[in-house]
Amino acid sequence: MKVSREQMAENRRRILDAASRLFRDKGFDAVSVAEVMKAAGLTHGGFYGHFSSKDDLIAQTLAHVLAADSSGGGDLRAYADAYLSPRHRDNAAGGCPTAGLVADIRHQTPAARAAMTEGLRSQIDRIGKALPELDPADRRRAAIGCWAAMVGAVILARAIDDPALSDEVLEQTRAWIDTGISQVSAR
Amino acid sequence: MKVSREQMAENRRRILDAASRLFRDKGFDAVSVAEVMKAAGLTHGGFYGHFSSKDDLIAQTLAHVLAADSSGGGDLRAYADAYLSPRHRDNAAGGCPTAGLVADIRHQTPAARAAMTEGLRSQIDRIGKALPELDPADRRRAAIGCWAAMVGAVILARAIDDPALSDEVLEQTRAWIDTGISQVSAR
DNA sequence: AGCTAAATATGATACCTATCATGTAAATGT
DNA sequence: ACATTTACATGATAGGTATCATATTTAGCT
Repeated sequence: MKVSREQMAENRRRILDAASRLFRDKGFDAVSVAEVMKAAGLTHGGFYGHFSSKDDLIAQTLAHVLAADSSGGGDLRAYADAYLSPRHRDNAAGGCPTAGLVADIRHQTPAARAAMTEGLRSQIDRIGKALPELDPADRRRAAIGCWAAMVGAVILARAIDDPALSDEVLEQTRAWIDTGISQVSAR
Repeated sequence: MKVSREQMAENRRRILDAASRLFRDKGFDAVSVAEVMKAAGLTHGGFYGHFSSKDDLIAQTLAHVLAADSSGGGDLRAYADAYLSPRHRDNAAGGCPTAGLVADIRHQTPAARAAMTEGLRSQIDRIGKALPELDPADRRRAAIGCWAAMVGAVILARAIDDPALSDEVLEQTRAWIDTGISQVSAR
């Protein structure tokens, strides 16, 4: 059953969106091609009409989701608050693709690594732009340091099974970033 | 072929050590039971004499390697320098088990999560002890913030394919941590 | 309207891997 | 020294999944 050109484009988008959520939720390996297709409302057979392999899907999903993710634009404090919230920790499927997928990228194809590299570059820039009060060198250092701490904290908080400690990791990281930024800018 | 009791204990240690390196290097899913046994100098058949399942191996390997990893005891600056070095980034198989494995823990069994929780708790304590100049509240905040940034930076640095950006992530995170600690302690 | 090409569905195929079954030889206790 | 237990080796088994082959339906063009 052939479908219209726009229908096909929408199907492709749905596949990418479904893959994006599933990968963030369960990891690349734990998600099968058939599962992605089913979540997109299709069957597994049509998959290779859209992508040349599962690795290709992974790379394209990353490019898709990292390009779409333009968070972190405005107020860094507000962004960090949301990022380091229990709500975000508990919502991996809909949350930051970097926090959900970076660690796995190491084992993926060069195309996937390239997409993540681009994503990281623009995220650092975005966070830097949210720190206009700093001079350029401080700004870049703060952007990278904050981002590393934010991603690290969410990954740690998601890994452990003690809710109190998990909350504390988020909360203290938020405070630590806060003092770091304030003190550099007040210098 | 039965082996002596001590030989068996050593075999078990070898399995855990081999598993630890392989898991850090390639991730839990990408390493087969047979591969671990082979790396330990055995064949796959004996595996279930030591462990009840692959999940059991994962949990026990985590407990083993996180208990053994007593790094971060002395000087925090020196520790951060080594941790955030290209050498450590490029040596996942022999490097920090947290950096190599945390992100995957989310998809593992409760036993594995429990082991990681314990590991995180003691690591925070160890880093805290390396900051005696701070009062308790600052100390805990700094320990958690630093650790999140260190783990996050190594994970990010390992994910991307641009060596210059990767080096910069490590370097800037190091500097960011450094200024953070200095400024809190000089307060 | 009719033809053709293309998008998806259904149905293999082949491989990998966790786990189990059985054999074997050596260690341990008597 | 012997019997027994047991750690490990060799050799299935079974289930999952990426990928391919073929069929079907219909969009898009003439």
